[in-house]
Amino acid sequence: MGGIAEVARVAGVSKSTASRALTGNGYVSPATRERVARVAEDLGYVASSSASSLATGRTRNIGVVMPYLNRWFFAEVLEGVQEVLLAEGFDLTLYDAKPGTEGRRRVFDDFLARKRFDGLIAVALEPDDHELERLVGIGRPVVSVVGDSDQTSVVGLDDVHAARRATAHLVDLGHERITFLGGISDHEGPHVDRERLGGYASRMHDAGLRPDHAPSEVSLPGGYDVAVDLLSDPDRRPTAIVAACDEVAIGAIIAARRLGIAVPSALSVVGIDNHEYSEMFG
Amino acid sequence: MGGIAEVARVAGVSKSTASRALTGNGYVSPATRERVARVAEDLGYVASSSASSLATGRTRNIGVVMPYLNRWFFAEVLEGVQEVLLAEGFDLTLYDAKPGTEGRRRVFDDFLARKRFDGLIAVALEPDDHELERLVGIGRPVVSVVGDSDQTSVVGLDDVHAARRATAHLVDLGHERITFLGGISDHEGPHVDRERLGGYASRMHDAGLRPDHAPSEVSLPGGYDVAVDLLSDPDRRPTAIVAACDEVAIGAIIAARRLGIAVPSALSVVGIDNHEYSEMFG
DNA sequence: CGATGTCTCGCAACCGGTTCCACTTTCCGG
DNA sequence: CCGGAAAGTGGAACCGGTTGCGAGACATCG
Repeated sequence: MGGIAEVARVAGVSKSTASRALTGNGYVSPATRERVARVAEDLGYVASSSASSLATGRTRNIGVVMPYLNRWFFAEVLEGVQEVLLAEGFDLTLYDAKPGTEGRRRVFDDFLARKRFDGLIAVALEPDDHELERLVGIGRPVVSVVGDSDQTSVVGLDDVHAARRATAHLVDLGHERITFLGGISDHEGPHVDRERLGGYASRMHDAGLRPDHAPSEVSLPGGYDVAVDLLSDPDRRPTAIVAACDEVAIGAIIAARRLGIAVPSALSVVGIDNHEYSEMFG
Repeated sequence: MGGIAEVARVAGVSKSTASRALTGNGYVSPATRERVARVAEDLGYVASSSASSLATGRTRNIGVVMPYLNRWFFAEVLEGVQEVLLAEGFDLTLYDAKPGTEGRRRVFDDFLARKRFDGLIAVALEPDDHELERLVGIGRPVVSVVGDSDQTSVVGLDDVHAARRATAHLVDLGHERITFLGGISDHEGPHVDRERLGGYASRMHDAGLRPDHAPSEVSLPGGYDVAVDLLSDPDRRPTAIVAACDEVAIGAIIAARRLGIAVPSALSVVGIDNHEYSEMFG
């Protein structure tokens, strides 16, 4: 018998008071609170999370569902989420839902239904109708990161930050000639492109590298056309490209392949969103 | 009131019978079991895991602690573990414990103490004394993957498999000239090196690529010496290297840097173990 | 035919917290 | 000095399952 009951007994109070003292809910005199805290500390008491969850309905745990773990973008998001949750004292339960696998079906049909979390983060999940229905049916808040849905909250990326991270990734890999592909150079153009370009430029600056911007229409053909020019020019050809978005990235990859440049062994391309097609590594 | 009690009521049995019918523990007549199962299905009943954990002391959840998420090796292990646990119906809670961070301290001192898992997998964690004490003090089985300890169970890698994966990673990245570095060529030499070489060779074969083995002493200087020769030979120089172990990988990386070859933009190196120094991406 | 054993199932006591409610004491404005 | 609000505490119900124990049904066996 080593639960809160024992703490209460040793501290000479009732279970209810001990609970209030430790959780901070309700009225407890400072003196009592202090005493209970000390006893708990001495006894090495840690509340049973099952019991606590059962009573309160809250788990202090967040579920994260993502289709890949081993791609740059996802690992990056996972780290970020983990960091925030850790600071808030939340656990993070990971659900791997690779498209088209039996495992994915089980994640949606069995695992998520257990509701072992207070909320769910879906990263670039692109759920089909049935999956979306499941997601919503859980009755817990769902946040989509990269993706769109009118049934769940959607958070965008911090574009400046994301572009900095993408650039930093390439810098860490040892690249020195890194070109930003996409967006328009002057000060009009969509907000997001400017943000991303800015993040790229600032990180390049931090690394002491010379930024290079190859403007292009923000589309697959746009990325393709500009990438052909860029890669054909021996003086300018970079070893890595940060693309304004994945369409552009894919255009660049196709261009590189056409030119006989191996991606990513000879050229690394990273897109800032995520798309099934884009090369996330290297 | 939508718990097991309602299932029991609708099925016309007691809570205990309903529980036994659904969990498969104890005696229940096939007819009853069937009926309860149908009712549960109809009602969309899913057992509360908090309640169940509280009563049984088991969580059907496994904790995974690792120092990095965004390196090839770790992402790979995480995927593998996830896959197995998924098949067994276990959840996976992830704890990120980057060396030297405040977060790591909290993971050990606060998070793990909650025991929200039936067991713990520590991947290449290299815990200090205090951390090890915590780990053991939890009173749950701890398994170390890559690492050594006489206080926890240790599982080695499946070397053939690991080498195949490492090779596959490079193949997926688009590399075609991939050399295996380290180990001895003939049929003696340590078992692990032969296994890894074999895994590499088989995966190269699957990809229709020509394997190339550069034997070397399994050590940092050994890797360095052979890498210098390998990379200096224009006819033989690969775009990627699979190293028999991390010491060899590091030797190769140093050699490449000395020769002015950028790692990993011009040469990818992956080691099969993990070491803080080795390049895991690209 | 009675005894012993195997099923089948309900009752009630847990698991370990949280919280509603009732009660007492203290504090404060009028 | 009195009434009501606020502070502090304990008792007991509750969250939703699981399981030991006991009772009854039925079959087996000597």
